[in-house]
Amino acid sequence: MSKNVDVKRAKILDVAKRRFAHFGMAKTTMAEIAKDLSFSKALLYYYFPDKHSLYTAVLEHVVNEMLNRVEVYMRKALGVEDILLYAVESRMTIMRENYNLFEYSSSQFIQNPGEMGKNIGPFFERIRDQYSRILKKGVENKEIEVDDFNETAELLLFSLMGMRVGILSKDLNDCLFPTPDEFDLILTKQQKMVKIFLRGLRSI
Amino acid sequence: MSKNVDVKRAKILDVAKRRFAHFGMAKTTMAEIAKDLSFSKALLYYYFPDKHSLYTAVLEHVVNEMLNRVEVYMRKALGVEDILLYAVESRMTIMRENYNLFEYSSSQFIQNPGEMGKNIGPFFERIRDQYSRILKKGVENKEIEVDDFNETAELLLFSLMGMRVGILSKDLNDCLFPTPDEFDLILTKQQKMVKIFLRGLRSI
DNA sequence: AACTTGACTAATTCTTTTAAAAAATCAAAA
DNA sequence: TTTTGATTTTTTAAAAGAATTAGTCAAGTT
Repeated sequence: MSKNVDVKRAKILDVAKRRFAHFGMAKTTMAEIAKDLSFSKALLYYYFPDKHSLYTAVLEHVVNEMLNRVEVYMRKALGVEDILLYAVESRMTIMRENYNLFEYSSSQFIQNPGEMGKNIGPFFERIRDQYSRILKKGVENKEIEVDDFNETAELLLFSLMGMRVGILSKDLNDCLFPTPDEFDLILTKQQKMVKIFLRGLRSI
Repeated sequence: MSKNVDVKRAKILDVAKRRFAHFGMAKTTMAEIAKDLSFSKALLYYYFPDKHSLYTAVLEHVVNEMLNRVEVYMRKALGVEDILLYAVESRMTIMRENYNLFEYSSSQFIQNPGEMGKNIGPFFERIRDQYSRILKKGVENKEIEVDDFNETAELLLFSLMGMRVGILSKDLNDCLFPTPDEFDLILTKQQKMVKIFLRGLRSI
């Protein structure tokens, strides 16, 4: 039954997510995940070909959650600024909750940005595309003017990432959390950034 | 004669700068610098207490050049956008020429942003202050409106740094240059960013 | 006294080796 | 088809040793 397989995969994802979010990719072993589920390690490899696939699947799950929340909010058809501020905040909330999950992929990104790690590239694009659609909505509402949506969305995304200069940091081996204060600081900066950026795009 | 000391120090700085800019801090030895100047390594330590001081002195020299160019340009009293675009471009030029010099300090920064490495912190602040003064000038010209200069300058600086996400990168041990294309790409993004940011601050 | 050096020590980095841990496989059972 | 224990292969970690480099110092030169 393909149905049972999916259920089991979901259970595995759930358990793996907790471990990854808490201890990070590096400090989570397949044996531990298997133990949490109280079955053998070998079975994990029946459902996922390797550790990396499992990690990617978890990451995708979380990214989907991030995107979906914003997608839902977008349907309420508010102003661009509202949507973007919501996006920034909810994104930060999820990052806060799953910091060590992302820590791994961003360290991947840092070590090899050229090919985007080939793993996180797609996620990056999906997020950029969402920003792109948000901007498009703003244009339809006549709130802003944009010539190249993708380019502008990327610019926005990069500028927001710039706000956390000095945070991705840390010794990449330790899975230390940034303090809550740091998260708040970044969020505040990002909110201000969004406002300035949008004013910079507004019509007239 | 304190005069002679200064001349010698300048010569050392000049030679050291070339090595640091070319091979980076890590792959430049004090012995090599001494050899370039054809005198003994011990003498280097007569003029500079340690390698790090020498590096910092070189860095300061280059940062001064960066700041001065913009300072001069600023006196011509053009619009804020002109000044900022000039700042971004000349900064990029200098970074291009001295990439491996900065590579070290930015890796320092990444590994320990909390205390700003204590070395590069002051430089960072000086650059931010310059942005701050540029913004102030824009306000005086009634081109833009800014409530908190330092905060806004920092926001601008961070957003510009965000444009080079995926570049500071590389394996921090290798002293690989980013390709010229990458530099151009970043510069282009930064220029667009400056324009949007400034529009976001303009009056009315 | 200010400047310079060769020879020395101390600290750091690099390599190699070895052991431990964890990823991944597989034949066989339920 | 799903599950496992046992086995193999890869990665990581630690230790030891060699080599390089930072930094010191007493003594010599100008």
